Amino acid sequence: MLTDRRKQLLKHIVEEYVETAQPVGSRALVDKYELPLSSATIRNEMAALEDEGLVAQPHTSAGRVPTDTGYRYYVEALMPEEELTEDLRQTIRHQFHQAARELEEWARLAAAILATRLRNAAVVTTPHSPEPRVRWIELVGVHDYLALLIVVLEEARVLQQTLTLDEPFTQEELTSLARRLNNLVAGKSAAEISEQKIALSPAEVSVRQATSALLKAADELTPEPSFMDGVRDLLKQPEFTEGGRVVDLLGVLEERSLSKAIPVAAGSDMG
DNA sequence: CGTGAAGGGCGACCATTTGC
DNA sequence: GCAAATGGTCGCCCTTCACG
Repeated sequence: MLTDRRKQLLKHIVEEYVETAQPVGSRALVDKYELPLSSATIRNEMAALEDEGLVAQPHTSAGRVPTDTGYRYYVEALMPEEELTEDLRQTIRHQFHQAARELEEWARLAAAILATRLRNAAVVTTPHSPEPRVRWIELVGVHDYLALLIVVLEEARVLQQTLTLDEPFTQEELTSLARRLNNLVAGKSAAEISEQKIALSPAEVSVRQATSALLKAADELTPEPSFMDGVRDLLKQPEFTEGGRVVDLLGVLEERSLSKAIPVAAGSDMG
């Protein structure tokens, strides 16, 4: 638990660093915010915040910069929250209602809404587990010897693949087979499924192998989808234009160290 | 009410780093 | 190499609180 004074100090450090992209010194804080404390006291408090892992010091005589943990604390506990009006809530609900019921479409829409509200660039990623796990599987008969395997992951992604079967199956038999396998693979990763040593029918073995292969492919090949919007708003800021034309964005970012200073609020949790 | 311990804050001094 | 900026540490002072 941070004292109120340390919370206030962390808030000043984060806001100052986001604004200037320079380490924040104790005297600078006292002067700018007219704190009723000496710089020595501020240094002691900064040292306490450093012990908590909320700020860090690039080198011995430098000021402090917020750590990832510090940014997270700021966002969750210190950043002033803007209350959305009921009209705006209604509009956002309507926009999501209109969107296709696909996760990536929702993420794209979330990026667009965030960028519009913040008048800045916004990045949204879909949930991504470091090790995909099965939530459940389904089998849909396409033809006597052909079935569609649908694998739903715990991270809300859906994978599918057609399977050629050695013998004909009715839909009832496929549903029953999927139900039995769900007891074995639900909550499991590809490695855990492969390690299972349980007597299975040839068709069950085939489906289990296909499920495991799909999981591995999803883990290795599919990059984490991310969606960005609002870059145009970022480029409108005076720092990024020169004589009416857009200057080299990366150059400006590097020059001002903004790539390190800007805390990116990423995530698809729309509450 | 007086006294002593503990904690917090401050100023001064020194060490370190950076930029010119 | 030097000046400026910054943090760390030390000793002093003040306030608070417990105790006799």
